[in-house]
Amino acid sequence: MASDSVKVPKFTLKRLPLYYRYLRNCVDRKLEFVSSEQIAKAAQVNAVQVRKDLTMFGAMGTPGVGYNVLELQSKLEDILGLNNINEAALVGVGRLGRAIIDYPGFERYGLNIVALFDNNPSLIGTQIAGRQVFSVKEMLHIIRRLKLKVAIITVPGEWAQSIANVLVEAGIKAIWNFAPVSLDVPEDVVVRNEDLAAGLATLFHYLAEIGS
Amino acid sequence: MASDSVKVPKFTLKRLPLYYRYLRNCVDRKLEFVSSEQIAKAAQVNAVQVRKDLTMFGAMGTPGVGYNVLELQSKLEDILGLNNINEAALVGVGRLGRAIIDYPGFERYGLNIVALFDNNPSLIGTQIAGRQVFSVKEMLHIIRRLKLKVAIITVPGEWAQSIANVLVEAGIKAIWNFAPVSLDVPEDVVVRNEDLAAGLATLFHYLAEIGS
DNA sequence: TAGATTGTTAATCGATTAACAATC
DNA sequence: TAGATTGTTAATCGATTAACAATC
Repeated sequence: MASDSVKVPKFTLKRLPLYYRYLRNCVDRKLEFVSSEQIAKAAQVNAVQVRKDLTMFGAMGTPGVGYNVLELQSKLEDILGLNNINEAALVGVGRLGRAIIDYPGFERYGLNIVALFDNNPSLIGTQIAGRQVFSVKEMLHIIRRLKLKVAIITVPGEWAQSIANVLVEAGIKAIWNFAPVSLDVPEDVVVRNEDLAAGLATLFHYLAEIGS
Repeated sequence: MASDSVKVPKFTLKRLPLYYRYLRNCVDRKLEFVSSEQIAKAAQVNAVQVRKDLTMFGAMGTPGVGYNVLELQSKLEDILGLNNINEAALVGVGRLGRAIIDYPGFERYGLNIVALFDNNPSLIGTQIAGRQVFSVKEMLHIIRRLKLKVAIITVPGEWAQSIANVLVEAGIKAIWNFAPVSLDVPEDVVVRNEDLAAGLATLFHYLAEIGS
């Protein structure tokens, strides 16, 4: 662990991207200062919580004025690690995979998808968004050679674990998993499960509550 | 509020879909009973927490044996409102919109997308996955006529709020928002923000931590 | 100075974990 | 009965909120 790394609480970390999103908005509107109250409104949280979250990693506001927009934006980018370009592999060039490849928001976050993999013979060797699709069989080799640390899994659930195993073997340290299964990986690998259907379930639950 | 509705704590509700996912797995494997320990492992939480979450809405396990898989699955479906078919409108038939239209997991969750909207003249009137694409101008009218309560927003961020306004006016009560902006809606409308880029940010943060 | 807004301490609230009795 | 596992109470932990002094 780096000696000066700040331990950001789990829940703070989940809110920071919401603050960052609003900060970008402020930058676009060329605002110089922003108050915790304004950030709170945009992120739908309490203003005290915003201040507390921000002081957590030493962001400095000015009493009576607020926070310097550019300074705060840059600080958030540091904390969230957005200044580093992260080269990533994407496995599973189906509909969702393609949507992600083309999604315009990701490059802002420093995500650069440099290698595509699939096991469909009719896709292998073709180009998608200017990137060649390789066979999954070459995955271990190519990821190692490119020294990639980040991978995105957009394959059907039943293949996800075996893909993850190969990714880990190839040296991948962060997996963004869109397959609706829990992945079993070593402790030094982080997995973020983006379970879309799970989100749907909670939405419907609330809907049922309202309807009653 | 329904008199017999159980107030499920916020964090319990977020875990239930993970349990449900594993339960489906158990059903597929034709298991009759499952222990809180097994569920906990799959969902990466504590076994006591699983039991506590389950007792919260009266799920009954058998000491020394575990929970009946089919019974528990059915109970979770009730709580999560998955037994109701929810007809939904989808606005924005871009790449992400199409990925969602075709995503195979959603119909399991009772999501039935019955109306597509876009403002691209070259798309309007065409068919996508057997469904006709209508103009956004007709949205208010069509959603009202179909009495839809659920809508999915997959338009660029700058359009999302104005689309949401129309949806609310048309009687939509639950919005699944994939645009990277916070939506401002009345209290009786629930919004679930599926901010993909935000998820990315937290992943990268952990990655930076590990790398240090 | 008066008004606005931050930063921090203390109080509250809710979620998680530990311990263990109850039960199949 | 012995082993396994649930359900629940009490203890701990951490997050949120309230209050207010400090500062521009």
